[in-house]
Amino acid sequence: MKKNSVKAVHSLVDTYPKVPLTVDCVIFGFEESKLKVLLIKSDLSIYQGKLSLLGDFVKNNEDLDDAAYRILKERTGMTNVFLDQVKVFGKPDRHPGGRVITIAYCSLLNIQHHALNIHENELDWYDYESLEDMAFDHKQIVDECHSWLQKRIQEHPLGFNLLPDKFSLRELQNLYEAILGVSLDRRNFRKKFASMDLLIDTNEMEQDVSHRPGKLYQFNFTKYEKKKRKWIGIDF
Amino acid sequence: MKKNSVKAVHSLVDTYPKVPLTVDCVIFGFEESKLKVLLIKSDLSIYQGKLSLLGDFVKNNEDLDDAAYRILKERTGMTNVFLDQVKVFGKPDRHPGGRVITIAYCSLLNIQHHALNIHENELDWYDYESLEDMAFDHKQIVDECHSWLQKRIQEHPLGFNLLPDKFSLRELQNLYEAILGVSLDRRNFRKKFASMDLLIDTNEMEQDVSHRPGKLYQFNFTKYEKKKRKWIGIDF
DNA sequence: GGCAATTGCGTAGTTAGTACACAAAGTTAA
DNA sequence: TTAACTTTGTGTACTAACTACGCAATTGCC
Repeated sequence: MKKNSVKAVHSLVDTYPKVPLTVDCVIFGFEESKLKVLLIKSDLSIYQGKLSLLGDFVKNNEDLDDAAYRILKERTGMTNVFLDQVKVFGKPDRHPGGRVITIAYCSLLNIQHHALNIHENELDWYDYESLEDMAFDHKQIVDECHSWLQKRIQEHPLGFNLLPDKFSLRELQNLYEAILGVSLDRRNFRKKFASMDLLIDTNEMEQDVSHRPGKLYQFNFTKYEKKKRKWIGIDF
Repeated sequence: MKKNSVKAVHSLVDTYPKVPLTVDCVIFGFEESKLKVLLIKSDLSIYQGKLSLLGDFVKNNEDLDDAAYRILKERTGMTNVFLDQVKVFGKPDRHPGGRVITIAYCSLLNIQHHALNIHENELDWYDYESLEDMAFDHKQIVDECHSWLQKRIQEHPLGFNLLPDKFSLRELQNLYEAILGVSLDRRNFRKKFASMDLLIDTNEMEQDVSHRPGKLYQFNFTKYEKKKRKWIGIDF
């Protein structure tokens, strides 16, 4: 068995194959009862007109998470967003310019809260349901992040990050139905959220609806943080 | 907006920073009521005596999953194992030889079924609970994979992959207790697995135990595959 | 004022999880 | 051989969570 000094380790590492590494951000939002994704039109002529995720190469001494936050900020101007690493995609032929590995990061955010400060390459919110073929393997990446989201939203009340501050229970249910792709019983849905005891009644009502207006609620983020361990805990 | 030809894309990709990429395999097993991990002693002198995951660099045109299977086979001789990608670790200083990104893959397997065909660097099964500081950031990686396992095992009956073909309910419970780090009520535990209706009674009994012997069961893998969608399905 | 749409509340039945008790089967050792 | 000990195997009563519904009340619109 051969042992290596630090110097030897350096030259050992130097001999190994290197690959370009990128981060792609899958940012979900919700508007008009539809799940949206933040996308741009691809720069590459071979992907002309196709939609692409917000992505960029990771810098030499940049932490992966930092790279994701940097990219989001550079491309959209957004800060104060939480990103989660979802999965690595590394098929040798996934990028036309040669082998590129990409790490998918995902986030959910309130469209009203995060204005798009930068307007390049038709950066905009696109309907998740209407997405067809995208640049690279980005459709697959978005779909995997969507599955991740479906799972996460059933374990944690993450949906609130996608809604305006004040929302009706109907809006909340629309959100869950849009993400999960199912229809839910209205009464049981309310009961579930009522029993969680994380909604604050604002004593305000919906405006400009052509039917009986619903109450508006706020999510009690403070209380949620305290209860969090309940969701993480073991209940086998 | 500048459009790029394929050729231009190639040269564009070539200008970006590249990093060495590795895969590390976290293989869990179970023996003598203890959760084990398959590890080796580190090659590197600065990590002398410390334990290390099974890892290697990803080859130039190698798919990431393929790399994980190759590494496992090269280092242990094992085939017929399912590996799951868990997370990427990429802190700039995580490797003493320079920046190296690693992708952690995880698996669970039956120690009896998978003999260690290769014996280098003290390759062996080590108690998970007794692990202390390891080479690189490998302790952190193992811990993250352990958390992943705790979650997965509560959503899918994966535990059976760690047990011998025929096992008693006590062994099954020991496994869950070892992985989850909690003690469970014996009667409720049995009831839970009985209600899942995935155990086959072999009509055999435990041998060589110094108390009343328990029945031996087999896991009904075929039936599980059919029921799988139930676990994956939406139950909101 | 009547119709349509939607909110808000409630109840009954089922399923899943928790907290227990106790007899039966085997080993060990006086 | 039998009493003490350990562990298995089964059961019951209670509680919490989920499901499938019914129906009156509020608003907009014609």
